[in-house]
Amino acid sequence: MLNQSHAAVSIRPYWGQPLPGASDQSGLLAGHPELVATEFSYGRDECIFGEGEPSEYVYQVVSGAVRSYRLLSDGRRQIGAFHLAGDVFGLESGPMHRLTAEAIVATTVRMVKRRSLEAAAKSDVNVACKLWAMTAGELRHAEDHMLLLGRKTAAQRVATFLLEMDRRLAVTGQIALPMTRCDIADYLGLTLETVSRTVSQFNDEGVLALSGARQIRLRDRNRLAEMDS
Amino acid sequence: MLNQSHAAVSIRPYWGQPLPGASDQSGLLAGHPELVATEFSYGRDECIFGEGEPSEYVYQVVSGAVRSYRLLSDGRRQIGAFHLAGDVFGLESGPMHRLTAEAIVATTVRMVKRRSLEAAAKSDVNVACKLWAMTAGELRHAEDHMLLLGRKTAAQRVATFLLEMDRRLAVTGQIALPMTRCDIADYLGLTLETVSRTVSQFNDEGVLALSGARQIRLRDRNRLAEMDS
DNA sequence: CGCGAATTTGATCGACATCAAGTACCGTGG
DNA sequence: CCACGGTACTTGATGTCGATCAAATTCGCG
Repeated sequence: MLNQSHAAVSIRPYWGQPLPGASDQSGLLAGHPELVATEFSYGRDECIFGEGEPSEYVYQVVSGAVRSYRLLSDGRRQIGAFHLAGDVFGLESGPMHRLTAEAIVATTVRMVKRRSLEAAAKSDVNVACKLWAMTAGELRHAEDHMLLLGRKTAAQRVATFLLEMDRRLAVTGQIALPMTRCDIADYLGLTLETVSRTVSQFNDEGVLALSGARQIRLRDRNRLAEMDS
Repeated sequence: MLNQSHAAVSIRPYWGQPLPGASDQSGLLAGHPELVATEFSYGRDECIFGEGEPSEYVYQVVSGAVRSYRLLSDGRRQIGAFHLAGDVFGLESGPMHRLTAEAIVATTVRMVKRRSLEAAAKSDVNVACKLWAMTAGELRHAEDHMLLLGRKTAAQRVATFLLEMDRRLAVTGQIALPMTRCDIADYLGLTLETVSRTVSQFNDEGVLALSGARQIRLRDRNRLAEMDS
């Protein structure tokens, strides 16, 4: 797994500014000099870790984007989450990764040994609480997403997705999506055609404005928010 | 919320035997005399806590069954989990409950103050780890369930459900379901008619045997498991 | 035993999937 | 800088699985 592109090493905490919607997941590693963080880069579609592999490291996206997913035997895929700049992923309480993580675009991550994080948690209750809070945050997202996957219509799913991405990665009111329509579909439990049609329809209705398939400007967030609920 | 049926108080840990599939969630409260547990009973369809309410207590099912769900504005419901004897539920890292919990049948729970659990976690790293592990267990379930809701067919969903219930509450090879077809449907992201038809079909095929709608004996677990994957 | 709720079963519908082109976009190399 | 090729995206036509509508029938409980 580690025979990837150029690796750089850093022993100082990451103080880059996460994107607007990133949960405050920096700072976890501050004040613990025994936590050595390594930077590492992956190319587009490269695997960061696979389902069932031992969870040796915890990761934070420095730049780029990552998808975490599970597969059925016939290849159907469910993406559970997208991880964007600032997000921590790959944190497990158990011994294994239960989803596969892949770089969506060229991506740099920081990684720390899971064992050293656990050691820090043993000596510092605040670290232990932070680990719990991060897992709880993932659970909250999963609960929201179960409602979407089980009960929302296609239009509601796309609306929810657009609002999520707007919150998490919009700059100057513009969303620059790193992922394909297929990734979005596998996140929303739809087909790529349905995603495409729905985005086109929103474009026609003036709810959003496209400048290229991956550059989206939301023009009526209220409308999206009320469709959603 | 607390003006419910007869309440009994116990200050000793619960040592009842959880049902076969219950994760070992007893024992959390052992060895911490400051953790006072109260027993409380709810009638069928009674609300235990609601979405958005402050999370003051953590609960463990002593007997009965509980559903946790979220609603859309038009009444569509997604049940995120069923909680059976031995299961802990209502544990939050944040200040609010994010799902509503209701008794499915007459149910007795033990409850401890969330604040006292947090205090115990601050003084005992093992308790903190256990809290984290419980939230991580819920996350694991949610990840499995996202795959089901996003990508599995109706037959696969029902097969997964039957295997889950077999693991969690089968005694002498027989599953005694506490929940209605409607609850099952809202858990699986289907309609109650589709659940009913699929169970009937499995019955016709000899994969299972019904003795009353809620009494199910699995006759071919391998078949169910391979449909599922 | 009888009532109301839960379940089953049937007929039909519709939202989204699937199949199938056509078009736009982007990176690469000439 | 532009031509080219491949991938991503869009759009259209049709199909299908599960939803919806509508009765029976059964079950559980007082």
